[in-house]
Amino acid sequence: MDKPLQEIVNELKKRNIRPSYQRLKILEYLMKERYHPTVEDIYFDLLKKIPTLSKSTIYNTLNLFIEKKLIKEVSIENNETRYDIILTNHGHFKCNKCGVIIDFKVNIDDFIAENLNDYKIQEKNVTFKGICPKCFKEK
Amino acid sequence: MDKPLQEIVNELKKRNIRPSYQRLKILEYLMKERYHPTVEDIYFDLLKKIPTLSKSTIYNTLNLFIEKKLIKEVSIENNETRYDIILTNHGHFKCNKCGVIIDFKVNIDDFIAENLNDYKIQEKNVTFKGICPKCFKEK
DNA sequence: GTTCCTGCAAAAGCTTTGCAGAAGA
DNA sequence: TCTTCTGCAAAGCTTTTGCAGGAAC
Repeated sequence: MDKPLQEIVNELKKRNIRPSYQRLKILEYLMKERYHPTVEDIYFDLLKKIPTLSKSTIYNTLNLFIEKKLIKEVSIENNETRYDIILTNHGHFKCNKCGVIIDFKVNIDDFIAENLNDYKIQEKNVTFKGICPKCFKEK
Repeated sequence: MDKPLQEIVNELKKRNIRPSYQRLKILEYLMKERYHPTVEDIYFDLLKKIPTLSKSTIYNTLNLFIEKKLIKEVSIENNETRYDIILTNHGHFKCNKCGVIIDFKVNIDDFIAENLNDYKIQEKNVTFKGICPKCFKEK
């Protein structure tokens, strides 16, 4: 289910983001590769297609996308910022052994916080950690 | 409900951690001040009592505590690592305006992840973000 | 022509590491 | 005495920022 490029262009224009080649490719990457990549990941993968690409462009672009609510930072581990396009009702599972991060479906709105009555909740994050089936077998 | 120092000493000894003054004070701080402090927070607060304290001691000590499962890192925002003593069935709420982080009760085990049947789950984290009542009024 | 974007290099934070002296067993 | 711990300084990473040239409008 690859999105045609035109659709990504529109996604950017809709938010008043000039659809430069770099921005297009970065957003396309985040939409296609749903593994919550780090800046490092995005950089080395896109470098194959855009040899002049720099990391600051990626940082700038990702921060722009965050500001425009196209993507969000995923806080799973502190030393490596990961990024994800915005979806609802899913949590993240990270394997403590191989490091893979996958999405899982979860009905986040079912979650009732007992003492947050007067708090205005804007965002709910759920992260599980453990061992994935592949690593479990290998053990 | 302050823990007497002796209890903290025992907590350390139980895990084969030599109860140095610095370690005692750091653990005591984490147990008393339940606001999920950063290293910076801990450093400047304890500096009043231990003028020779260095940040590397805090980093070393916190990493030791993590290894010995006394505390854990809290991944709420990527650029600031926060620490918390290990408790069950609570989530974290962070106010996007004033930055305060509070605990809330939540029955994490009620959470059913639909497609994680073969995954061995070791840790569940729940983080909400939004506006706290105080900031909401001021707005 | 003017505005915006990219990419380099430098700067700024945060965290880890190496090591010598101090403290504790 | 021997091991472990602390604290300084340096190193290592990640992320941000300043800026000049280039691209897009």
